[in-house]
Amino acid sequence: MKKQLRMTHQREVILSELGRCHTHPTADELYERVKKKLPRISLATVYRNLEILSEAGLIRKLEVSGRQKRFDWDLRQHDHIYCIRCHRVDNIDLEGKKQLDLPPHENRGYEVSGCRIEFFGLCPQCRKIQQKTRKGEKKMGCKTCGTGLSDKQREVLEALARCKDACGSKDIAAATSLEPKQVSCQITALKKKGYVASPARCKYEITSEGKAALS
Amino acid sequence: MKKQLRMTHQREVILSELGRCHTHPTADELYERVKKKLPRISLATVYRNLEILSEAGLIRKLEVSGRQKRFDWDLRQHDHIYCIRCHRVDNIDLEGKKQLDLPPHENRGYEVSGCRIEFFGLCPQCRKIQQKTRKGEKKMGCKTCGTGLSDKQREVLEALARCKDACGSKDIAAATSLEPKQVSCQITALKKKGYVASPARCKYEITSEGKAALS
DNA sequence: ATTGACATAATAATAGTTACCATGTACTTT
DNA sequence: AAAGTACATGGTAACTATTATTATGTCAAT
Repeated sequence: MKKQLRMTHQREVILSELGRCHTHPTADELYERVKKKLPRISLATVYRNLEILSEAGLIRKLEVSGRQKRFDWDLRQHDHIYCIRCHRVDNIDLEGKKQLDLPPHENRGYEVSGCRIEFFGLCPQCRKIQQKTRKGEKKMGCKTCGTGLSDKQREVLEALARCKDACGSKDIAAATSLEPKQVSCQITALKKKGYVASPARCKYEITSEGKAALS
Repeated sequence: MKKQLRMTHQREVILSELGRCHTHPTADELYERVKKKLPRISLATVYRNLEILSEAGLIRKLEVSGRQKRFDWDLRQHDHIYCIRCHRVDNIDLEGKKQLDLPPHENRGYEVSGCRIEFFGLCPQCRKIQQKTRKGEKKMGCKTCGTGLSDKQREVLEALARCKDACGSKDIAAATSLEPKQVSCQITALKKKGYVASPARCKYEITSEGKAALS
């Protein structure tokens, strides 16, 4: 049962592209880069090979916080710092402090095989952006959540755009095919997206962001 | 814009169940527990409330390595150790050593907001299991990967079960509607699952696990 | 009594990842 | 060299974990 690792062309390209990256790329970031050299490569091949290569010890799979796995070409012991906003990952070197052992009476019965130290904060780019935009929309995971509009949301927003002054949900319900209860539900969602503001209780108006979203 | 947090019955139950857990449960583990008290609760409600409660500072969201997010009722500063096999998470207390600051010249321009220290290894239960089963099937993420059988896999396995002695892929191809190439492909998958063994080169037979899987 | 803010259940949709399988390529035995 | 198999790939379907959508429900404040 000898496992043998064939160094295929795809693997060579994946490895060399990872070596050229200094950014701890995710599988699909790497896929985008590799595709320029091998346009017919499959995303599954990239995933499969990153897994196999890290299993074989040729590269390192990073277990950093965040949704996606990241991969590192540098096999030397080092720790990481990641950005809580854009999830970028950088290397850090803790010099002498890196030895951090768990006293035996504290190991809870575990057979300890390692320790990971991970700093987090705002990366230089995101610090600048944060200073500009005060609110700093934290979520950017979902496609429709950020910018998109559902059909009903669009209908309500268009009705609001036609109004000159702030109006109540009943007025909007009359201007659309929707019932007042539905309107109020949509307005809640639109407020969360920042497309609708409430200058007074029970009065709503479209914001400039909302107008932009309609176009 | 006053945010107010209503303490609904669902929230109370979620909180109290989390408090009763000493295992840093995932959202769906908690969902299973809460469902016993509130059978009509929705999984989405659990997710939403865990998010809201951690945002409000009533509980802590753990960014431990692994696929799922976990939640902790204990708000005091402490670190964690997790099992690389079953992904269970336990608390550890590093006593005096916990202060770990990043020297300013090493922060890569980041505005550092925190640090996470994480040990990993084999938990007591998994140490025992590991000793028994030498191979120790590492993967158990996917449903079909672990136990299930695709239609073609089942067909090949059933044909193998009918054979008294070990036979080659051509024999199996003849006994099924599949071509030899397809059979060899399925056998590879079945071997990986441990349902098929190869007593001699090019000869295959069903294992006891394989027979169990057919029932 | 209305009105709307906040919640919920049920479900659809999403992102990231992995399984499946037909087909292709490279080793190993004879 | 031929035959047979192990390993690899591309395309896609399926899966897991999570979040969005929306009709409906509940509660507090006018």
